[in-house]
Amino acid sequence: MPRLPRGRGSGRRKIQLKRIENERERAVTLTKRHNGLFKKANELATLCGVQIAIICFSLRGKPLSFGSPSVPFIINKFLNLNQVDQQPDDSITRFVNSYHESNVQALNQELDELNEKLANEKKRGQMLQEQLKASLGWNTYEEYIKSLGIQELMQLKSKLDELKRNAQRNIYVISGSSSSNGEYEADLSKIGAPKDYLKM
Amino acid sequence: MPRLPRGRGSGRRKIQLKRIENERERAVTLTKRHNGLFKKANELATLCGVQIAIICFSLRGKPLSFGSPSVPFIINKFLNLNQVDQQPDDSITRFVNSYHESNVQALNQELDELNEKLANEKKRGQMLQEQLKASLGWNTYEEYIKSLGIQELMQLKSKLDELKRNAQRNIYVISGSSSSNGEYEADLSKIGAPKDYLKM
DNA sequence: GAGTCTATCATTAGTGG
DNA sequence: CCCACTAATGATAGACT
Repeated sequence: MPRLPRGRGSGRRKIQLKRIENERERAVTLTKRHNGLFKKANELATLCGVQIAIICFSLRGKPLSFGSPSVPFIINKFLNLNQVDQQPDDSITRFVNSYHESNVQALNQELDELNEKLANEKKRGQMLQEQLKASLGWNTYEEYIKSLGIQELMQLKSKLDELKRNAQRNIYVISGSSSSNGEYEADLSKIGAPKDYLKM
Repeated sequence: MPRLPRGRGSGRRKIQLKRIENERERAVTLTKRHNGLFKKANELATLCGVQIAIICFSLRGKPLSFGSPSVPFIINKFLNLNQVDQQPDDSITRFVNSYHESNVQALNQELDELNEKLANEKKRGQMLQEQLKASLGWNTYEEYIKSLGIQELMQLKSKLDELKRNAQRNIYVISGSSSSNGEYEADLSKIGAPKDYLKM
């Protein structure tokens, strides 16, 4: 005997494969499904050892992207593959190519190092998080914080304020989207000027 | 009353989120899941009216891609968002730059993102460390770990092992394997989409 | 916007052809 | 490689906080 719905959700219903007209509903679906899609992409990359990138533009132009190892890396590879056959084979082109390739090699080395550092930092962060959870006996910081008394809360707050003062410009929110699975969102509008060592 | 299995399929089983070692099995999973992923991307584009592109490279370098309205369209939009022109006005320089602009740009982008991620992860680590200190009353992880009992240690170890298993690999080569042709494919008929999606 | 919850729908692991 | 099938797992629409 199936349980009666308890006034909560009424369960999933089938929907038509066409544009959702209600704006709010469409936004909710976008959020849910883009998370699901990126999760699947990450699983595919992990399970099958493939490189994959997803770029998505909402109607208002907001870019959401996922990349393993990164979006630009995939784009670069894609463009290289598609332009190989189109290039003439004169000496100038060869010169340009060799010049470019040396840069690419240097960049690639740099990227290797950065990726390694990043992976280490991620692991470090995950370890710390797990340690925190394990030691506190709570599954989330929220649960932990809720369990604190006033005095403890104030102590914690002062610690956090201290941290805030020490962190001059960079802002980081701990409750944000997890980067624990190699997934990240890149808000491209915030990316600034190129690095000096990349100039040609 | 559930039907008994008829000796055909034995049903789905749960799998670990880690690289599938068996080569044939991995290939099968790649096929199934890449179809599923592209189908989901198409649904997202249809339901929510977004533009989306997916580029995937198998380990042998074969490109699989999906794009709505098209992959090159999305890539151009993505790169144009980050267009930065500050180069000298020399004509040869312009030629060289225009030739490699997208590649260098993409790499630049990647460096920026990686640096940003690295900074964030470091901050995250510092913050977690401070939280750990504040809440436990220990100054270092070493002190904290030394304070643990055997049972807690074993729990911690298993969690760390799990982390290790889930750790994503970040290895790549930029030029090495130039696969046969530079063409990308997207068989939309498998995911029930009209061919128009491939047009630019 | 971001989570939670539940009932349902959708995907897919494993197997065989 | 393709397809079919089943049963279990996974994703999510809708309603609410």
